[in-house]
Amino acid sequence: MAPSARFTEDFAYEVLSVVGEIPEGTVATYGQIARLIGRNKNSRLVARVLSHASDYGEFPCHRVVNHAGRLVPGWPEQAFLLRQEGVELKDAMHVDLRKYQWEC
DNA sequence: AAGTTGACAAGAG
DNA sequence: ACTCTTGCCAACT
Repeated sequence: MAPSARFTEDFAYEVLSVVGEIPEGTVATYGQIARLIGRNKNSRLVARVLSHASDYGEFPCHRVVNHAGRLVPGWPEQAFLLRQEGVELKDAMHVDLRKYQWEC
């Protein structure tokens, strides 16, 4: 049980549920996830859930990037993980969304 | 209580 | 592609 339910367990559960559906070799954007769960204005909250995802369990949070395809600032390891799954990187900090963005 | 910060998005220049 | 501004919402100070 959460020490003090961050935003509402529902929101966190919805986000993590979607993240868990992202197939290997693909990535999703915060805005995309936010829309899938019906909260397209809450894209920032999606990011916050992922940053605390470890508190809820283990999820492929490395498959989530921002709208520009840029990887998480402050987490260089993410590029390595994506590369292992077959995601081609444009730079050390960007993925090729036009090829690897997850479609629902 | 109020202002700032942040793994963001979208529009404008 | 980049920076600046606006909107959004919870956590932090």
